[in-house]
Amino acid sequence: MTQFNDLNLDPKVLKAIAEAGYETPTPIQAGAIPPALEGRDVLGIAQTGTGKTASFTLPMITLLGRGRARARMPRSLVLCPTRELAAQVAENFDTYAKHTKLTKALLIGGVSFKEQDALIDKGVDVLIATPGRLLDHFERGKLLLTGVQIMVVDEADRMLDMGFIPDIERIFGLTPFTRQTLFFSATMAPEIERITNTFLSNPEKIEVARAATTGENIKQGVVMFRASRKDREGSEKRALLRRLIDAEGESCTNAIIFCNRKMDVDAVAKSLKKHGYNAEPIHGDLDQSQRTRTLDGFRAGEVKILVASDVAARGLDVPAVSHVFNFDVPSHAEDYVHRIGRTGRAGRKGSAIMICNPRDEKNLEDVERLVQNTIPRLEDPKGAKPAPAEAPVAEAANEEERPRRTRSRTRSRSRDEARPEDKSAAAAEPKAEAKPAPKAETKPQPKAETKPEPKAEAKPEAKTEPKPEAEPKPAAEPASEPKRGEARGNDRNRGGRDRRRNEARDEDVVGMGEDTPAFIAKSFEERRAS
DNA sequence: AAAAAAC
Repeated sequence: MTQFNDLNLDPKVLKAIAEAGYETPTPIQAGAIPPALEGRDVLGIAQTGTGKTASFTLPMITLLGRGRARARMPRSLVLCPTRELAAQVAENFDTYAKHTKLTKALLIGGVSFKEQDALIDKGVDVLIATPGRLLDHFERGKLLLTGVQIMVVDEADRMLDMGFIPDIERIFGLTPFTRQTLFFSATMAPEIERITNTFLSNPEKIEVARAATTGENIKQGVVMFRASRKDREGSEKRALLRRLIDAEGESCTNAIIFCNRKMDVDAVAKSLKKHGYNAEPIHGDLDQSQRTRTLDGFRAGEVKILVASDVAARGLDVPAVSHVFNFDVPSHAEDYVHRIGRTGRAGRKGSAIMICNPRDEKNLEDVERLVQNTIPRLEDPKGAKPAPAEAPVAEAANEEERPRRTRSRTRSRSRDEARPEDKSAAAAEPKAEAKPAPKAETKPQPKAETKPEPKAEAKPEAKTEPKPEAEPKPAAEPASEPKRGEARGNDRNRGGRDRRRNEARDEDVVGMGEDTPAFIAKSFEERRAS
């Protein structure tokens, strides 16, 4: 079997690999490193968890070993879809380039330009970036990409999902024609195929088996859930989630909970914390500093439960997660594979438990069709119906259905002291859930009752019924325009000119047609008078 | 329908 030592890597790189404890390359590494070292273009079709990152960092470090960076002209460029992923690639470089003198800069949004600019000015060998921030630097004239000898596109299919492909094409155009390109994607969508045909020249194609095609080492299950009432859906679902977590007991050492919406990420994280679980949220609306802090904490084991949007579904390397909970069925079936691929890595055992409400059943079908398996149905661990006595009023006050964004963003430092350390604190918490529900069952039911159901047959896809066109809607602009002056009381707009406009508007109110409420047509003064 | 990424 091929060993790293058999590959033609720089001895300094080999030393770092050995120190990191690796001997044998993964299939993608064994396949991609030799052609990359020969200077060939590489098209790698592989998912995360396959050792993809090192398959380009190791040859890059070797190839860049000679030569030195010039100011503002990086010699290589790695593009990643998310900030976390870029940061992870940067860490990988740190690990394997530690015996070399190579320099790098990480260009991602959410942090100040200043340090990034300073590094670029000095000259870097490796630039690792998200597309938006990279182009931002370029447009400010701080960066020349004409010196790029090696360009890497990581997670190209995700770039496609996120609408980055035009940016990627533009960046390709800014780099020299003679560059070497290493291109990675988990799938080969037609659009990806087009890009590779355009920008890669005679690439060596390496395809490795999907890493976590819902591997056998991942125990999967889904709980069908229906809220007792629409307005209790959120809180009942969160209560079910807690029962599911509790039922896993000690075996759940750490977990990622995926939600489809950022709002739910906030709500779930907040609710779990309130009930004494060690949980933190991560999604794209949070400060970069908090995202980084949370992820570091989770990696270090200080945070046990990461509540995440799909920002964390792909690519993020979080070693040894015992459990993945899907609070929602992902609406893109392939995201299910990515999400549960966060557990059961490197042959370890993992559990993936999902909640499915009636609205999500269609998505569940899609997921089961994709993984070509029926996901075992699980019982609600307590089997109990949601307590009917739970008053919605108290609920609203306690649970806060709507997360207050400003609060969660500017979280104070003192939260660390305030946070209960573990769940045992929850037991002692006085009003954890003031349900008068009969607490008959003390033992969690054994879960994983598997009812293999007949596989859902592929249905003819999505009939697209043309929507009956509604009444032609007049543009909203003109209606809001005159309102602005009076509603905001903008000083500049006061005076004769504005008054004339108000008078004119009495006749021709544009924008709401027949349905204009009478008061809209009145002047501000008239409204106050009435 | 939503998430991610640029100020």
